[in-house]
Amino acid sequence: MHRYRSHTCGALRETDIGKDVRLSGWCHRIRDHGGVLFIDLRDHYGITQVVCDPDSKAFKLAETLRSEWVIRVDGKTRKRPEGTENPDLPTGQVEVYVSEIEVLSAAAELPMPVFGEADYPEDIRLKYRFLDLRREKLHNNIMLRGRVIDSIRKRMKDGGFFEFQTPILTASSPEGARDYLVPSRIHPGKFYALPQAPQQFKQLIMVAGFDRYFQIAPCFRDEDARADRSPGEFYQLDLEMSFVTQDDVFNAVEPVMRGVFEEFANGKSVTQKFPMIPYAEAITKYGSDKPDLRNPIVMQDVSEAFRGSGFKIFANILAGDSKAQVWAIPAPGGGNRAFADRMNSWAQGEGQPGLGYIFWREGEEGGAGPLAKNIGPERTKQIADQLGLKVGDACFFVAGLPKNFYKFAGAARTKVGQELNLIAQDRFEFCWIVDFPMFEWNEEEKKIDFSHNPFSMPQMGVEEFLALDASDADKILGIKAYQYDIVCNGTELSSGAIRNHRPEVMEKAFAIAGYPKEVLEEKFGGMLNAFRLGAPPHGGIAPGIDRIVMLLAGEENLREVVLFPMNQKAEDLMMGAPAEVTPKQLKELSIRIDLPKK
RNA sequence: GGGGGCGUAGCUCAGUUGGUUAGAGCGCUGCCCUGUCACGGCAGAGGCCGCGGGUUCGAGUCCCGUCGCUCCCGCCA
Repeated sequence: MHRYRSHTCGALRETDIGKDVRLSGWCHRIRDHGGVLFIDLRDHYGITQVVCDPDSKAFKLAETLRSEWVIRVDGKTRKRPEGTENPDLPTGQVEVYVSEIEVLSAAAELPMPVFGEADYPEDIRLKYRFLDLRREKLHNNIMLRGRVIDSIRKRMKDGGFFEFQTPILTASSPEGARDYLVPSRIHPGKFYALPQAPQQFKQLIMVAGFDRYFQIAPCFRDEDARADRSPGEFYQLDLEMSFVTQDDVFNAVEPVMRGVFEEFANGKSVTQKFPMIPYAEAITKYGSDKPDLRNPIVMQDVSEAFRGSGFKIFANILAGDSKAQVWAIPAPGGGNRAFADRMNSWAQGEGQPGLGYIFWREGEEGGAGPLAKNIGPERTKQIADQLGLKVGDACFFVAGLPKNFYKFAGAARTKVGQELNLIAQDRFEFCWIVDFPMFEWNEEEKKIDFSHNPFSMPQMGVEEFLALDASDADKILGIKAYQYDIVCNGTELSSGAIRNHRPEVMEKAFAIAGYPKEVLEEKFGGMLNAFRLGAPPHGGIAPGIDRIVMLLAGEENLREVVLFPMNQKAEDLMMGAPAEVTPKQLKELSIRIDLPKK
C-alpha cells in the first residue's frame, strides 16, 4: 500500500464497501461523542467521514486530534448505518472505520478557522493566505481561475493564435502608469522597468512576421488599488493580429469571451452579439465608458424642457453657456418622496449640492415636487412624454457642462438602478465601446494629451492627419481613434486598438501631444525603427484575466481570485514584501536611501 | 495626496441619555456523552474597549490628534 494514501478523500463510493483503504488529509471537523468519534477528513478532492470507537486501537490517539492536523488513517470502508447517510457529500453513503492513525503534522491553535464561511479581516486572511486558501470558496475560486485560463488557451490556439513569452525586465516607458523599477548592478544609475503590458513587444512580434500572438501576460503598474484593480501586478490575455481591421479583431475575440463566459456562467445568460456603442453615446446614455447594461436606465438630454423655464437655477446654467445641458435620469418605480429624498441626500454625500427631481403619483399625475411646480405642468408633461414616464415613476436631473457632470450622472444612474432593484443579476451583459477620442484637453497643463494609448491609429486619412495644424484644437479633439474596450456588467474587461504602424503618423501624433521627435526616438526608438523597416498593419486587445475570473466567480474583489494577492497598500503580508535590503545589496547597486522627511 | 466607513475577547458582533464587576455566539481548555455531519450538555480561561491627549465627580460611550484596515476620488498610455 502507498505510504500515504490508497484513495483521495473524495473518492470512496458504495462500490468500495469492504475495502481496506488508507487516506491522508486535514481534520476538517471532529465530532467526539465520547463512545464514538467522527472525523471529517479533507483533502483537495473532498471530504470523507472517518469513524472511530473504543473497539479501535486508534481511539485514544483519535481523541487527541484537533482541527487542521494532518493525519494518515488506515481502515475499512463500510456502508453508513441506515438513516445516517449524508446526501450533501459525494462520499456520504460510506465511512471509513479506523484501525490506525498516524499524525503527519500537528497544528497550533488557528488564527482563523478553515471550517465554515465566517468572514475574517483581510489582514489576517492575507497573512495566513494558505489557511484561507484551504477554505472551500477560495479554493474553488483558484481552481476556477485555472480552468478559465485553460479554456482561454485552448480557444486562442483553436483560433490560430500562437503563444509567446516576452521579457519581464525591460525599459521604462514615458506614458501611462508609474513603472516598477529594477536597478541594474552592471550599469550603475540605470534601471530596468517591469512591463506595464507587453505592448511594444507584441507589436514587434507582428513586425517580425508571426501574424497572431497571444500570451497570458503578467503586467506591472505602480498605481493605487481598487476593488477591481490589484496593486502591483495582474494578468492579461494579451493578443495581437496582423493585417486586420477593427472588425477582424472583434470577430476573433468576441467568440473567445462569449465562449469562456458561457462555459463558466453557471446558468447566467451571456450576450450573444456584443452591441457596439460609440464612446460619446455611452457617455450621454449611461454617464460612463463602462456602462452596466443590466441596468435598463437610459439618460436623455432634456435641456429644452428647462431652457427659459421658471426653474431659475437650471435656466441660468443653460443661458450662461451654450455647451451646458440638463440630463434626465429616469427612475421607473421610484415615484415617491421618500425615495427622491434619499437620492437627494445620497447626492449631497457625493459632494453635490443636491439632485433635482420630479415624481408622479396618484392624485398628482401632472408631476410632484418643487421642480415640477417651478417649471409648470406643460414642461413637466414634455419630460414625462420624452422619457415615457408614468404614475409611480420619478426622474432626476443634473445640469451644467456634461464633461464635468457626466460621471456623477452615471453614478446616479447606477444608484437608482441599485436602489430600485432594476439590475438583472442573472446575466453577463457585454458590449464594445468604440470610437474613443484620440486626444483630450489637459486643463491643468493647458495642452493636448493622448486620451488613451499613443499607439492607436487615428480615424482619419493619413494625408489629412499629417496636414493638421497644432492650433486647430477643435478639429484635433474631435478625432476618434481605432480604440475599443470590452465592457461586461459595468466592468472594463479589455482595452485594445488598431495600432498606428506608420512612423510619420506616429511622429505627428506625438507632436500634437507635445512630444518632440527626440523624445519619441529616445523612448520608442526600437519600435519606430521597426516600423521604418516594413511593418504590417496590426491591432489587438488585452482582456483582464483577473477581472474575467472575478465576474465568473461572482466576487466583488480581485483578491478573491488571486492566489497570493497584496493588500491595498501593495504589501504582501505573508511574505513581508516590500522589505528593506542589506547595505551590501544597496552598495552593489550604487543606491543610497534618502527617505522623505515626516 | 484627498474623502467616507470601520476599529470592544483569537474571530463575528451587542453595549441604552456618559453611571456598579464590559456581554453573547463561534473558537479555545477541562469533564460528560455510541450515530453525528454547524453534534449535544456542564464548567472554565480569555479584555490597555486600536493608541495618545482632553472634557467630566465619572468615558467603551463626548471632543481633538494619531495609527491600522477597507471603500471611493485623484491616478490607472
